[in-house]
Amino acid sequence: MKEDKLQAEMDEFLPLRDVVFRTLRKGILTGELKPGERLMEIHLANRLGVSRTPIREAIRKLELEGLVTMIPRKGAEVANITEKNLKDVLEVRRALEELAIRLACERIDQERLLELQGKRYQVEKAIKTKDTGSIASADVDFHDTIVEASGNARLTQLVSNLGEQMYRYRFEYIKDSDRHAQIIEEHRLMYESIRQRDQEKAAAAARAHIDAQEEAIMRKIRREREECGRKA
Amino acid sequence: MKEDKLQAEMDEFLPLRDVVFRTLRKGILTGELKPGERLMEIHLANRLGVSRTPIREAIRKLELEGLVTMIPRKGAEVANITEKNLKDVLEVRRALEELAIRLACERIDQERLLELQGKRYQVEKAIKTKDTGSIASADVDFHDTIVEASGNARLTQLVSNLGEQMYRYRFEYIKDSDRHAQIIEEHRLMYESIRQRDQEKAAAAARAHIDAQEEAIMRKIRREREECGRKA
DNA sequence: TTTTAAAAAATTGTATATAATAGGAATAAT
DNA sequence: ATTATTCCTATTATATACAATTTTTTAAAA
Repeated sequence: MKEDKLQAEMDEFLPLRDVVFRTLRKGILTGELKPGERLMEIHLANRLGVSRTPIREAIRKLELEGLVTMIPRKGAEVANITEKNLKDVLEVRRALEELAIRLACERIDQERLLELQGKRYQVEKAIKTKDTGSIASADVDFHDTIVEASGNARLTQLVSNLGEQMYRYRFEYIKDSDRHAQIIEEHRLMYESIRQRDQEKAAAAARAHIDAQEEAIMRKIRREREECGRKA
Repeated sequence: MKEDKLQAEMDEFLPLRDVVFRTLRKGILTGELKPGERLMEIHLANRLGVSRTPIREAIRKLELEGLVTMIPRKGAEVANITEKNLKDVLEVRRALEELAIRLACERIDQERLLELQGKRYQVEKAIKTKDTGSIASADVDFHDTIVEASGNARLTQLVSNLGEQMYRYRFEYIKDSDRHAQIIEEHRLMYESIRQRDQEKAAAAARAHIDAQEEAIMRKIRREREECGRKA
């Protein structure tokens, strides 16, 4: 086995189970742990230098998040991400982001509106650098701000969870720089709609944003599958 | 302590952790385990006749579901259900049920449409018996059928989870028989809209249904709070 | 060579043991 | 009487031990 990127970042004050949980989740989302791969307790315990107990507790959480699949008396394996699965997630996410932006229109206060404008500039700045990583994280920041402005904690949690399911594909709609201008325009539209408290316009903008993402991700998946097909 | 309704229903082929998980969840949702109550591992282990390990693993899942709150180095306690919290859940549920019924309009096939009609009659039959329990479960069945007709597994899972959060209040909008005619009419409207594949009409019907539920639940909560206030 | 059976190994499921820590009671000092 | 300190207890956090089950290997028979 190659060298161990799966490294537990110890946080003095976090229970081991949570450290393990985060480590494994990160591993799954980044693709370090591949779909279908078995998660064997003793191996993971040795790799991370802990006992089986925290590993098991972490797996229980991943199970509920849908990131791992339990096979009775066989153990956990990294859940397969199918195209259908991603489409389902995106379908739900579209509805929830739409809800979030509608609520934000109703509930956002002046302070947060200013914050949102700030995030918008951050995105534009990041786009100027052409660094995919910073663009992606600035974009996520912008969206998180909107969702939080909804004032609905449950919604925030769900959207963030659904977002994670697609972590691996987060670069896809950012990669080709043709789309950069489009992203800026989409953000402007969302921001302006919220500022004017125009729910319909805002919802449409949010939908368009997800549609663009979906298209990029689906293109990527089809490309991946063709590569697979060629091998097989 | 009074007698133990919290009884683990053993299923030969289910791991203990899942049995415990279901048992505890049921306990929380039915109010057997009260908000704020501490979940102490040894006690629960003794009560359910298992060791601490399955208890802990079950608690990890409840934690992620938001049904229990972890206090570091102190343990788990049953999460408090606030009015805000319920409103948040209902807000999300409204959006997701609307999405589900829209998708059902697009995707339902003849067979499932027939099934849905069957469920509708079941509800009407249950209403004739005036038994709140059977009405509630027939109603849930009807809605589940719609959600499943969306063909979106993730959506189905989320809606069912959100539904559980409000298990304790599931009778509220069924209790007063004035509303029974209204329920029948709402169901008719949903069914007909789906059959005609009229998304807008269907979505409106679904929203109305949740609105009615929300109103009933909020009335109940306010009543509960007043009782509390009187005591204090 | 293929199939079957038995044994061995690997792995999960469950229970218990040990360590660490927080909360509270008892005691001493002010 | 009040406060501070120490010790004890209850409880969680982690590790290990044991049991049950599945998978793999090996070897024998067809």
